[in-house]
Amino acid sequence: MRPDPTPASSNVPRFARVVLPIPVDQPFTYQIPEGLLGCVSVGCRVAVPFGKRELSGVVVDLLEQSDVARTRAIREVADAFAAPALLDLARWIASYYGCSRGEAMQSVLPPSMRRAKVKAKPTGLLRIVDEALRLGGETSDAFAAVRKSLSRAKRQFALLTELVSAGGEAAVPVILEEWDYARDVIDGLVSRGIARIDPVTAVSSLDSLEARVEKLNPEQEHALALVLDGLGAREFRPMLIHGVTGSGKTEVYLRAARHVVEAGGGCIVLVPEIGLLPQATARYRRAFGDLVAIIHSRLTGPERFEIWERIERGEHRVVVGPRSAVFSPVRDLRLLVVDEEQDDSYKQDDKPRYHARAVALVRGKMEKAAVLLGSATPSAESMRWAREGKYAGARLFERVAGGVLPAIEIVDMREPDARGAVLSPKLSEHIERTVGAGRQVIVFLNKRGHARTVQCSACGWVAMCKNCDVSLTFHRVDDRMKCHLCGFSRATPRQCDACKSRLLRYTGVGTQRVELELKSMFPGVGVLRMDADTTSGKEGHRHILEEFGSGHYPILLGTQMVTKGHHFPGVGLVGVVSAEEGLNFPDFRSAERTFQQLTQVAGRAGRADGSGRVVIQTYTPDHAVFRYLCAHDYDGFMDEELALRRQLGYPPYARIVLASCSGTDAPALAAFMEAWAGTLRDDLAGSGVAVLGPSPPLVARVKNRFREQILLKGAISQSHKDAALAVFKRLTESRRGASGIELRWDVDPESFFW
DNA sequence: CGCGAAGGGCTG
DNA sequence: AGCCCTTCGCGG
Repeated sequence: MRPDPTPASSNVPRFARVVLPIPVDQPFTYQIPEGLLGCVSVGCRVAVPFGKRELSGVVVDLLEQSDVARTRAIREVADAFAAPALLDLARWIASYYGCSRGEAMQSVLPPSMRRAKVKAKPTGLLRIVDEALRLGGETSDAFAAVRKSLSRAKRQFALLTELVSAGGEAAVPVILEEWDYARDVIDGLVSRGIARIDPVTAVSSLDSLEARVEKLNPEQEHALALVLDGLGAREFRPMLIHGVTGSGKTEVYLRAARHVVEAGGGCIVLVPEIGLLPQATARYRRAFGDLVAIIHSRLTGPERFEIWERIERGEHRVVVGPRSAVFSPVRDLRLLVVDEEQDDSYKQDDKPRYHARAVALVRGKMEKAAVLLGSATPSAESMRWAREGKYAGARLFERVAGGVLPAIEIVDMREPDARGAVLSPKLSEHIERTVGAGRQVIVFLNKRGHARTVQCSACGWVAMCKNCDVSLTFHRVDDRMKCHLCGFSRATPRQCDACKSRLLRYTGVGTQRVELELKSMFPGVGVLRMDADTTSGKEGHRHILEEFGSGHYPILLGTQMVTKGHHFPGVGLVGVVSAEEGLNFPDFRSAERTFQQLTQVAGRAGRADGSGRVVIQTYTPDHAVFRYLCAHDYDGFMDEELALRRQLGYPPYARIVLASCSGTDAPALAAFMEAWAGTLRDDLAGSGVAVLGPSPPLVARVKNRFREQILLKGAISQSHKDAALAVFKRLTESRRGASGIELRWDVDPESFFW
């Protein structure tokens, strides 16, 4: 290299390497202009010219000399900054999940930080505690009386219920902004004398918080001791708490978090994505006041950014939120909690397809923090590591509130009296009895979507989408048939397209069908339906649950959504229509998922006196899942499941990567995939990695693009993945006709559905 | 020959 | 990714 002609005037860096939010995994070098000398450091958010446009990137390196011939100048430096720990995390995500560093940065940084120009404007929304709404009276009799007087004011009643479960008080701004109640609702409760508003000083240190210490049972004590021991070590400590629903895991998390905060550290608590987050996190607010930041989907970009900055400044020391909260810039991070760690909402569905549990573990390792995974039904992955001692483990079996596990009954739908029925005589009988006894019923339809389609009884013809290989779904609202994947729609046929027969019938047991069935079987009994249709409004989800909670409706009918959220003490029966919908899925996790899901719904019927009941209908009653489920034998199920996984070479005994490609030219796509798979098979021969496929996915064409998949399975290392991607790149560049092919690269896929 | 769609390459 | 420049494809 030629000697530098300019005198060694200074070692002030004059160039910065910047990663940009484009799929090119390479930093770009920019000059630091005079005016910004000394203002740019690693982690800085900068606005830079890129081609004709301006992008915002993150500085990952400073140079005294440019490493390229031509450089352009940085336009602007934002006051936003990504801590080194987060840069490392982004780098790990980029390499592990196979995307560019810039793309990984996009996920790591809060949305409004993605544009450099954003100068955070104080929204004023975040002075959280200044007025508190407190319950006036106290006894439950008063509650019951009030319940009557509020029978028509549903929002007020709902707020009252939440207030009670939040411990009798909540900050007014929290009620307005996090819980999303109108001011009128608060005023209503106040004017009725049910609650009052008191001034409160902001809580920004633990000293001003009374430690409302609930007594722990011995199991909780033991679990807490384990966590505290892990925290004391100040090194990476993964742990798993396996605790049945209602066993008081949250109390253990709270104690551990409090311990961390008292010691001056910070903590992240991840919770699954549910529409009810603010309610579920009320206890954290109570325990930590302003020291906790609660991140939820209703926050606007600027609000989120402001919270991010407060976290960075150390004003929030505990962060509670979904998946993306794992990237919070918490100071002196000592503990990461992943609650309900088996939940698949921790897996991001677009690029980069990261799993927040995996990221939490990696971050814990990088920052020497304890990582606490908690679940009522741990994933096979976590279970394996706990059993093999890689994770420390504790169990909570005793239910704090004294609830008893419900009796589970399997109904064989092949029996003559049940065959073809939506609701078997047995289930209807139980529904009748439960409703008659003044208790509530949850009817769960384990179905993905609720495909109601039109089929010809004469020839079997089904109305299909013209762009995708799926049947069209009937929509009652406008009497049209629509495609859920591309939006194509047509008028509902009155006669068969193929044979002109008029014998068309609606197929598919959707929630609507079950609703009709319930209504005709139990006339006059109110049925609340909860599915994608009825929860369309932004808060529809919550309103339905509130309605059910208020006791006006004896029956709640719904899909997956009824599984999560509130606990309803009035529920005496849970009915599961067609349990095998989930089991027949072409996914090695289908048994695990079904077990977890059914355990979760079953938990809704757990009652203190042991009279709770669960009735599950199935056409495959002999499936092992049901045997273990009835016996409440999670361990037995996991023994068998893990043995099977080991034998078949699936996670957690192997790694998998699902490479899905799409293209408009089916033969070209097929040829390309054959070529790619073939090359991989050659390259990976003897490496312990199997290459399966290519094969078409369940839906082989969407929006007129054809799809094919290749599955890598086995002892996949980083270099195997890099090599596979390199081959993809080489092949797409060299093969003509392969250019329009798009790749969806999914490392550790949680779903094979695409 | 013409123009519009589709493919390839590059951005610092 | 987004943008531009080149090539491709078929109407006439």
